Amino acid sequence: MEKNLKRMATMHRMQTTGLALFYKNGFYKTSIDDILKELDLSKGAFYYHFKSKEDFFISILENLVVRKVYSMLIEPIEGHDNPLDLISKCIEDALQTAEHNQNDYGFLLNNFLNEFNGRNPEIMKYLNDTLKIWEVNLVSSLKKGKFNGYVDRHVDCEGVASYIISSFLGVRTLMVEGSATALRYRYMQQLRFYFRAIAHKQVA
Amino acid sequence: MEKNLKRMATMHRMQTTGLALFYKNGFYKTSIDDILKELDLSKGAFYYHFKSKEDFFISILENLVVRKVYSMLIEPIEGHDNPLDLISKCIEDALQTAEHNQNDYGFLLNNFLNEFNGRNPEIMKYLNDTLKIWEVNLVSSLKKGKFNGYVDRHVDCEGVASYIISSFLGVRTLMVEGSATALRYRYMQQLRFYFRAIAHKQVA
DNA sequence: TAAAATACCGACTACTTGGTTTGTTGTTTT
DNA sequence: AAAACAACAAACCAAGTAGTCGGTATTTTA
Repeated sequence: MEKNLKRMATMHRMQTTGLALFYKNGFYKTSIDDILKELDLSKGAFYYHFKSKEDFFISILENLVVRKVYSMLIEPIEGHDNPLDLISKCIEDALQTAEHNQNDYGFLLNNFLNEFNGRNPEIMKYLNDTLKIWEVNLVSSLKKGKFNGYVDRHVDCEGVASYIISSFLGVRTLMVEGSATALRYRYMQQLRFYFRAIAHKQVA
Repeated sequence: MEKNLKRMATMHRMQTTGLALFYKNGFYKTSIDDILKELDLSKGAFYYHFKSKEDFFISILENLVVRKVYSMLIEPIEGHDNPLDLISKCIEDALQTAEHNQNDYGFLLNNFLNEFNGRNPEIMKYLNDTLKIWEVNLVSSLKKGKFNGYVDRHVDCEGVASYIISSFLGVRTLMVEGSATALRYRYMQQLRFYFRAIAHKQVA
């Protein structure tokens, strides 16, 4: 088993710097040599561990991206509190992280979703699956919120989930340009406003 | 002046098929030869009219994309009616067009915004300017709506505009994958719900 | 300790791409 | 009629790029 440790360590090194460069420059604009130069490794090492550039990228999705999405977007909304509060808090955290840390995984999804759209069905499948996981968890969280009296009975949970995801992906696209902080502030204000509208109406 | 006609015709031919291919396969994954093959033209013709691939793309942005954004997203919301109705109608039309016509320009913006982000400042400037034009028009439309009693006095027009743009860009990213029609339906429902919340409150 | 598997090196191939250059043809201009 | 020019054609170049392959050092195993 010890021999596998070295293998895993090298593969992991390749994956993390690979992801960083793919995120920064795009998949097609990042050559394998670029990654290897950063790691002081050779072509031989790369093709010993991965069978192709595409295979390499999929392994990154499976190992790094999916897990990050879980820890940043899914786990924080689990619990029995008001889901609308949990979700808005979670999204605000994600946006705030994105502001300070360029190598942010929420936007990564958005980035790659656009890059591979209609060009690489295999990779698109993984990206869509990851999005779907987020969506499913949002929906179930909202439904639980309905049951617990936090969310109005009449709202369409699937619709709300899609709307949340849409606006999040969109605002992440916008945030990279300029005034990320101001944008986040305005975005969160509108999101919370929207959430108040779908919250359970208290009889005055 | 007649000789200029031929020049313009050829350039326009190059630009339209260039845009179609850039949209379909991405800027970096589309070679100039790809475009020329489709047009039965040669490298010489291309570099006679344009000084580089980047210059070519910018000319496409200036001539085709910006105008399309105007006609699809800006002109439809001009007028003295309820801006919330105009905007939701306009966005629904844009999404519906996108469903049937793959080569849609609303998403194009989103697509390119992602592809050039942090990689090509010159092109990013043009894309951001185009977005800004849309935003400015949305804001002024909303403010007029406030003045005319369609929009609640307390809403932050800049915030609403950003939120609209965000959700639109996001939903266009999502729509390319699968069930575009269902997604559009759910999205429009939530957008209209959100709009009702920011509309002028009638005293019952 | 010899054999065998693991992990890696780096030169090489086959191919693509943006861009250059030189040449050709038809049309204006002088 | 000659020079000039617009609008292309096509061969060419240098710089990449994904992937291959024979070889090698280092562990593991028998």
